[in-house]
Amino acid sequence: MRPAALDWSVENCTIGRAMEILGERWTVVVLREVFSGVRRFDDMRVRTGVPRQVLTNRLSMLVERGVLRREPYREPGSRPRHEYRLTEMGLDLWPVLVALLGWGDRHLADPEGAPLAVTHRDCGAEVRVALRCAEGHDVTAPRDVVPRPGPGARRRA
Amino acid sequence: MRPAALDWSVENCTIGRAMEILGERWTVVVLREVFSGVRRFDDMRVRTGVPRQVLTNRLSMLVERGVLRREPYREPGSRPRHEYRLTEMGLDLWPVLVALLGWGDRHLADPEGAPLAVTHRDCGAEVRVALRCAEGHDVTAPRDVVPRPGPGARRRA
DNA sequence: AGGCTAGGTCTGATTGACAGACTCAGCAAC
DNA sequence: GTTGCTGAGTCTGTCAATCAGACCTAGCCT
Repeated sequence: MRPAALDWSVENCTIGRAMEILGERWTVVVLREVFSGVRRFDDMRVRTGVPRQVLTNRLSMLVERGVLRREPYREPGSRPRHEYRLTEMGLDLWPVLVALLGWGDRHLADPEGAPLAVTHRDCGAEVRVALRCAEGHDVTAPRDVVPRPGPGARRRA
Repeated sequence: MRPAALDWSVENCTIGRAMEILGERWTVVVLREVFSGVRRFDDMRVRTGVPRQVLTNRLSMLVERGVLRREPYREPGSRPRHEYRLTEMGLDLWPVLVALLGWGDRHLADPEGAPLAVTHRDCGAEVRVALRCAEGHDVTAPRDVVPRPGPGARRRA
């Protein structure tokens, strides 16, 4: 059976575009740091082990693409520096990170369990991603979802 | 203010581990194809434009890591071949893909809209990721979530 | 003046991406 | 039974990215 997807172009696929930004080896790890509140070059470098040059590149790329912004700050007794903070576009990546965390926790954690839990501020219970349709129904299995061409779909050349 | 994250090691971070698998340039794009029902080497190659060698590498890496499996099949009038299918571990990546799709649709789509919509089989409404805690509360803002060390957390050396 | 520190550059070796040609197994038509 | 086709690769050479390690620089402090 020939998959229907073959008739459609992937040139403007938004997953592909997202991966042009996020698909390089360290980008998501850097974002994990920023979401954890680590905003400074050297803290990131020490924690992640990313080579300086690569970290420089990733950070400027993320700034250029609008995911992070450089914010000046000044610690008393030090010269002005800048730190990296999430833009709105960057904050919107939160579900992606939580989804990755959930997958990693399920399949890649050490026997003693996950090193990090994200919990709801109000009740303390663990937070996970869920799939839900616009009508409010929960979607559990991938089989309950049908892909279909959206408004921007293009037939293949 | 010093971020609390600095006290904890990232060596067993499951996001980091997930990105060891998913963090190479084409891996997620390949998975998008498989989730779209494209399972054969050449179809993937033509659609994605990934160089053959890279596609070979990514596919075998994904098989080795347990995300995909190779399945033999035979079209009438052809010799036996094999195709790539998602394992259970691979199927569990579905929320990650949907989260990426949602982010890409919001921030990277062309003006005419997203090329792909995922809809609920039962009601046809669009499917999105949502964050929810174990008590069933919806979580909307990243600020409503507090990270805390999990059972596998390790202090930093 | 000299030292410290955060946030970088510079350099050279190794690895990875990529394009294009070549291979190989099995089926099919001649 | 040779020729050709097709899917799924390998081989080769080029060019870009990653990495480790040394070096640099602006402002503060002594």
